[in-house]
Amino acid sequence: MAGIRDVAKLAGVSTATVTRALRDEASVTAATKAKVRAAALRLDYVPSAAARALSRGRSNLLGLFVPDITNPFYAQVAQGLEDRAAEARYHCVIASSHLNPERERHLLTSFQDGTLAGLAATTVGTDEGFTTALGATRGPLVLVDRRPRGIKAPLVRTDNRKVTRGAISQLFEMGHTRIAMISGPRDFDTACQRLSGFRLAYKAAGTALPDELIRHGHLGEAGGYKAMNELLELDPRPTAVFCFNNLVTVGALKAIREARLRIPTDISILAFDDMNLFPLVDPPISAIDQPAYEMGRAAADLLLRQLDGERGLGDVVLPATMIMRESLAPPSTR
Amino acid sequence: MAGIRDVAKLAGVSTATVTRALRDEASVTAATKAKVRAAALRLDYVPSAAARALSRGRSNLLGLFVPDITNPFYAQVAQGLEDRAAEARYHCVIASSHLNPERERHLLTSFQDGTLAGLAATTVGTDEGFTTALGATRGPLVLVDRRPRGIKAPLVRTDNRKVTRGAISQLFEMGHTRIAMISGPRDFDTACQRLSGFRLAYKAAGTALPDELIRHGHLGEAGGYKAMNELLELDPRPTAVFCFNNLVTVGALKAIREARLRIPTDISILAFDDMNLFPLVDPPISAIDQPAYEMGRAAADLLLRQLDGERGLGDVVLPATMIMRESLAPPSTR
DNA sequence: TTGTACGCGTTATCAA
DNA sequence: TTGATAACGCGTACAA
Repeated sequence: MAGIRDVAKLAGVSTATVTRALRDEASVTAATKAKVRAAALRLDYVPSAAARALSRGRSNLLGLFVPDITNPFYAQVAQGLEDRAAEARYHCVIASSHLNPERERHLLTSFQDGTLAGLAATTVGTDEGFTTALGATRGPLVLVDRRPRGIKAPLVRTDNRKVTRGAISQLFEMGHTRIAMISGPRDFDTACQRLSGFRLAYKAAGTALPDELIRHGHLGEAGGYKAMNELLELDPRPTAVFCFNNLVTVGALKAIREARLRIPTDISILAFDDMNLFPLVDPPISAIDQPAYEMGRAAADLLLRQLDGERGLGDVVLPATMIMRESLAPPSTR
Repeated sequence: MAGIRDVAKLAGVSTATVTRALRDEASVTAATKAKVRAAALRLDYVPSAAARALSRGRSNLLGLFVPDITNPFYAQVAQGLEDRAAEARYHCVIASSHLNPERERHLLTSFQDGTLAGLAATTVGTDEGFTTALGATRGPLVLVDRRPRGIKAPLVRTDNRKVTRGAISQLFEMGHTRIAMISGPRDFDTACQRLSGFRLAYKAAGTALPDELIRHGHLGEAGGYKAMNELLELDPRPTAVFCFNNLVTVGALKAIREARLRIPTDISILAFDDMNLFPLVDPPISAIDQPAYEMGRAAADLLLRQLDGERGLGDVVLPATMIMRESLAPPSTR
């Protein structure tokens, strides 16, 4: 493995000049650059990432913490982050915690060693030890989707409350009066916001909202499945259900199928987060679509700008949109 | 930021002892270790990743190259890789090329700088410049899913040919005689193997296979959509279609829906790679399921073993399984 | 068991 | 415009 000294020797210049030439700095003669480049090419020279990181005090790696890279929403965020990062010659380290707060904190502390120049995170942990660790991050931090209590950093999100309120209002307009929600953990601000929008729609419709129609704390397919089964026990059954996120929806759909109920005849379904197969499900599932890819790009952008020295960056709020499909219909009049 | 010198000073030992104590080496007194740990804790000291990588000549980062992290198959591979890597205190850098060979090669060369200790790759590029770049990788290399021509490295795969042959034979047993295949690029060995299994089943059934029933070179949703539309033009129409992978299947399904045909009444569908929503599609889609997560783990394992000095590792072949759902039925007799 | 001192390969500073 | 050289912070022979 050729080093910078070898190149310098072969090109007949100093190591400092090699660095400058290869970075195409203006202070180097075209002739010198040519010599250096030729030498580097001949020796297959590539500057060492470790040495550069050590010397500059910063790596060219951006971290992305997600609860589950297997969830298409986060995969799209990852792709967006990566694309934007690549434009600035940064690469991405992705850490997926399987919704496991323990694992998440462990991962977080293992990155306090300067491996990452910056971190974009969607976290599930909420205990204090965790937020401390998150706050102790070296380098800039950006939050994606939700902000854990007490963490101060720019957040990329959608307007959960507003879009939810609008969507649920549409259900009321269709004639539904008993709309349930499978919500996430109470300490997720996204869950709070979506729930808040949900309540606002109820209020606007002048309808009382019985507690039993809100199921808190559900996450993932398993959570959606369980919560939907509980809802189906209710008497009278809700005529429509709003699911906190995509995987929760999948679980809920499986429960409905097992109960041999028909959508939307027996029950209407609205998902938060779209999936590429939702149009093909029986029946096609209506969803509130978040611009996941763009959220990832925005997060990377925020990180890069901080790395460039910008301060005081604010939150980025992107629009979510309602996609109407056949899983929503007026309640059957029995 | 506290450095090793600060810790050494505070603990009243040398920097060498700090290193040894924090790595819990046997040659250090318990008392000394305690002192050092206390000092490190008090100063919030964390050894620098860059310095360690430089000094040891190797980072603790494993790379994963995939065509598209948004594809759940690769996301699961990534999760498996990451989980196994974490057990050995390695982290993962994920690079997704959007099926763009240009981008892929660019990414590859940008990692020749020792950022990665090892690389696991599923690639789409096939030109020579690319394979050269892949071969020039620093550190161990492992291939996932498919092997590009001329690359010598352990491969983690499933037995594409055998499982495909078995699955297609089942279709013949159901009574199908006109089974089409939407295949991938001819220079993907996975495409070749699945195609080979497909042909074997035809042979075993004693049925001639007209060229028109095989559509080469399709990838992604767009590819599946296009190919399916071509197949639907055929007269007579195939009574069953085997799709090269999950996303191709999604595209194909959308084409069928647009054509207002019914599955399996008008046409049967078999996918390669399962998806979590396939059971909920109208109708539930039969699929050949690859153990993506396990493939990722196996790849990481192969990488780690090479990093430990093991040589001459062979390919890993994992079992794929047929999942029968309602998209497969005997052809309607008209 | 612990300390000293050098090397790892760049980048940045300062002088020429 | 270019060169000499001092960091950067850790790992590790080698010495004690």
